[in-house]
Amino acid sequence: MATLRDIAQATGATVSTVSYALAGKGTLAQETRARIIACAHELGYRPNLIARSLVTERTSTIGLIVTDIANPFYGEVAQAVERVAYRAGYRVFFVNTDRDERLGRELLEDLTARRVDGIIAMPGGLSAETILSATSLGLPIVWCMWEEEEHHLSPAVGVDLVMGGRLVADHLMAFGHRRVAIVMHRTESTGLTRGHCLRLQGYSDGLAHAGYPLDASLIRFGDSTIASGRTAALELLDLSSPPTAIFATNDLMAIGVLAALRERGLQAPHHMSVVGFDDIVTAAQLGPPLTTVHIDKATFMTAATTLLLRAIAGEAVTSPALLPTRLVVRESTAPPGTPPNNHRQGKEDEGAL
Amino acid sequence: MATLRDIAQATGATVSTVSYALAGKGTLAQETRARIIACAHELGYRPNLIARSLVTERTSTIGLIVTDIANPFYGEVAQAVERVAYRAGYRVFFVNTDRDERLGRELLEDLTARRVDGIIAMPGGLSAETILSATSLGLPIVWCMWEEEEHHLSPAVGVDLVMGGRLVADHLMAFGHRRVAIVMHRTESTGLTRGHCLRLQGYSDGLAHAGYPLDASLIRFGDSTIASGRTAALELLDLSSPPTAIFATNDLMAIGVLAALRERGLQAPHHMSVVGFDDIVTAAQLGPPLTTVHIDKATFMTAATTLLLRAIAGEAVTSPALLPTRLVVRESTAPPGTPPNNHRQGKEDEGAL
DNA sequence: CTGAAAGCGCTAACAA
DNA sequence: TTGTTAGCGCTTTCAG
Repeated sequence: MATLRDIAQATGATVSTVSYALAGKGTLAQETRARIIACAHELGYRPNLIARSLVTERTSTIGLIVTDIANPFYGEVAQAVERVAYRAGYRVFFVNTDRDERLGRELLEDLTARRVDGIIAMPGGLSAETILSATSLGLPIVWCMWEEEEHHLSPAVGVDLVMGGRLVADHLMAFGHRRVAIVMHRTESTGLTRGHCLRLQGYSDGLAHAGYPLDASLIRFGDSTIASGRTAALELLDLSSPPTAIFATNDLMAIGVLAALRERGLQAPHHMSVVGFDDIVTAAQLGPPLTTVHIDKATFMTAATTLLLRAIAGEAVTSPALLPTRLVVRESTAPPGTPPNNHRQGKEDEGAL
Repeated sequence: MATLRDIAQATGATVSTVSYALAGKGTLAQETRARIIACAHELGYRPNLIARSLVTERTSTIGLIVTDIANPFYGEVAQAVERVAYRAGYRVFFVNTDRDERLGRELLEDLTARRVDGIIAMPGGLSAETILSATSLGLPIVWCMWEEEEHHLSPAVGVDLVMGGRLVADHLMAFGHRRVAIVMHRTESTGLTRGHCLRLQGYSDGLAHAGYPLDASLIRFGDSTIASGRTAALELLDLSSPPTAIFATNDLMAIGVLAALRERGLQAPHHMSVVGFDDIVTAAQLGPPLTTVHIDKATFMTAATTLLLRAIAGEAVTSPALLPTRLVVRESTAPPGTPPNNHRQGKEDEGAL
């Protein structure tokens, strides 16, 4: 690959002149610049960003830490981040922790060694302490959806998960459900996640407001996968007195719940109402289309990325207000005892991608 | 951040000694090595991979070029690539072309400038010529799912898409469908994609084998999104004599078809059978669960990544045989005129994630 | 067993 | 307007 020196030799100029010419900096004669640029083209010159980074101490890369890139939720997240980053000339390293603390730590240290300019950290795999200790002091980090109390982690950008949970409770209560089960996230390694606790809290608040208690015996756990949602639902269906509705704290688990119903020959919302959380792309297309809490991933991650880029640029940034959520009512919920096959038109959201 | 020199000064050794000690190379006294490593720990030393790359001329990064990371298909793809790459100490740059040739080219040149060690190129956004011209000569590239004639692009790893199309035809014909519409991929910028043509070809072969012609008037086009599948299906439903089945050449468009049916108050497979292609995670969870051609993305991308890594290591690699596909029959297909609500148990594949 | 020295390709003062 | 020079942090020959 041609280097600056090659061009310098070919044009009879010096390396620094070539550098200036190609960077569009400095004060060069039109003619010289043109000649050099032409030569660079001819030689198929491609700057070596590695070398540049070594001297500028900037890599124009950021890291995005997620738990599971195969989850469509993170696919949407990744897309938004990538778009914004790209426009600013940044590339992004997607780091998949697979919810494995050790692996995640290793990957993070590697990112540090690769000198990323900043990080967007989403919770799930790694504790904040781990992230902080694995990265270098002063590295800009935007905490995305951590929803920590206090302003411990900053800058943080979050969505109002409590509000989301609350909306679910209001909806279900309005339909007259009194026996509602919860399938929430919990793993052996990480335990309960704050984000999911907040969803539950909002839900619980809603119940309390309507004058009903939260029935702890109807809470089950999963690891945010379809499989785990299914298992949990199967367990709930085997109860002597099963619930009339299930609220899963993410869409993937809600999908699992629907799968479990189908296996048992049951239908939502006739035999059981089902609510999810996240509103992933396919939620509107399920059988039946899923009632779920919508998180505007694009808006959200765009904000996060913009914030990070500003922090990298040296601006003093502060955490913006929580983004609101909204309930998208589709066909997986109805009052208990609603007859089957009351086919409503699924206009809402269809084909939106 | 501490550098080798800092450690050298602190331990009274020289930079090269420290380098050897930390790299575990060379012939150092146990004692010296231990002392240096201890000091490195204490100072929180993190190697600067940028500097290392500059001298070794290897970055331990690969690029993965896809068209749409928000498509669950590519989410699965990304996950598999990331896993294999990680184990080998490689990180991956995900490059989203958004099917935009100019953007893609730019991103690719950037990857080249960043000196990735190799590239996995998936088709859709960029032509092979563009990719070749935007990267440096001799950069290892694995062509994934390009399905080019001849062994023009090598090494290539592909799936037997013709076989997939053939399976769809056999299935639909066996059910007695004679009027089947196709929704296939085509965009203004890229036109027809070879991969999708092969699917159609296999399908057409199957028809021919059964003694039926392909009805070109029933072919519609989309851009592989849910929205486009929906639009195409709506158009087909408006025909004076609509088809009894629709074969969409990817799952996202098939989802759009299902959405269109639901909007019109119709049901699959009662009013219309629907078949997809890809078998994305959520396909099994749709309403109804989608009959589709399964591509084993994990196996496939694992093979591709392994191949790339070997090419990077300097091995002479050749293209492996096409990976087989298989038809996963779920509930979106049935013989024409099948009465509604013949509820079959959706055991297959549920909860597999 | 350890040190000295060169250099990867580039940027950015400073000099001419 | 251009050239000279000094590195960025690291690896790796080659001496000692």
